[in-house]
Amino acid sequence: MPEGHVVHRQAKKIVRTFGGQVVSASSPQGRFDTGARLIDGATLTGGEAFGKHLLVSFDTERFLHVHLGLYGKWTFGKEVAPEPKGLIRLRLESQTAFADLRGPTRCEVITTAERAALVARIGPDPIRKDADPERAWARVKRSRSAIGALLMNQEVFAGVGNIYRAEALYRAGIDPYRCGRDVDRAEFDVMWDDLVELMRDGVRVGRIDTVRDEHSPTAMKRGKRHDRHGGEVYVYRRAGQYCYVCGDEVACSDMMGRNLFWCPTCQAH
DNA sequence: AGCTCATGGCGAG
DNA sequence: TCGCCCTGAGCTG
Repeated sequence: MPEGHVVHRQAKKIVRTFGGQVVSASSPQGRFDTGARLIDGATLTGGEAFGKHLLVSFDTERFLHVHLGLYGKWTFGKEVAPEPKGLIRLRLESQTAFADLRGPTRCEVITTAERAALVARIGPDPIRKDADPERAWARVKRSRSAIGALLMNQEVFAGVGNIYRAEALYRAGIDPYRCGRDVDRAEFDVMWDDLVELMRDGVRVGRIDTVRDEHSPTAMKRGKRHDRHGGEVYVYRRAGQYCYVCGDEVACSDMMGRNLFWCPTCQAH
């Protein structure tokens, strides 16, 4: 259940594990037999993430496209792969390692042209060096949608999920319900730069930490305690608890079917 | 053991 | 905007 930073880590891990090697691909579950056959026996040449989309390349003109969705999961192992347990959509194997993919929302083999179309559709990803924030700004500045919704739109901000959405808005002091067109350029820049910093930090440490030391109740303690999602955050999943900065209660509401967490005092407008 | 919810996205309507 | 996809963790009992 990852946001973009996890997918970037997985892309690196796939390259580290299988890069330059011939891989066997199979679908123990059977649901991806046709796709697995298309890449079986090819040499894996690269892998990268565009937001939450993983694209793996081979020495053929085929690419593996994986989107984990809410349930998807990769499991890596160094030994010979064990007998499959449960539903494994895709298993990649080299002489010395294997990777199992379960429950992805999307797993397909695509052509160069299809890959280009996909990449063109995905918005700028703050983690990527080649991301163009102007594309996001162009959408935000003319949109009547709430900025909280725009941040979750992968055509606008790729890789941002429910945690980075909540935390970036909190750190910028912006009300999630404010219209995109009412966000000014300076505010957008602050938020974009913050996403770049937070998400790249997430790639580095494999966890989402957004609380500045001066606000952190645990920063002074040795052996930091982390929240259930694995890091320390201002508002995500903290509904009803006290805001670390103003002391008021963190709020939760439904925005387009997803839980939205924010502090009505720190993010009053 | 069973229930609910979750760091997503898609397609129907 | 809703239901579905289809998995696991964290609860409850």
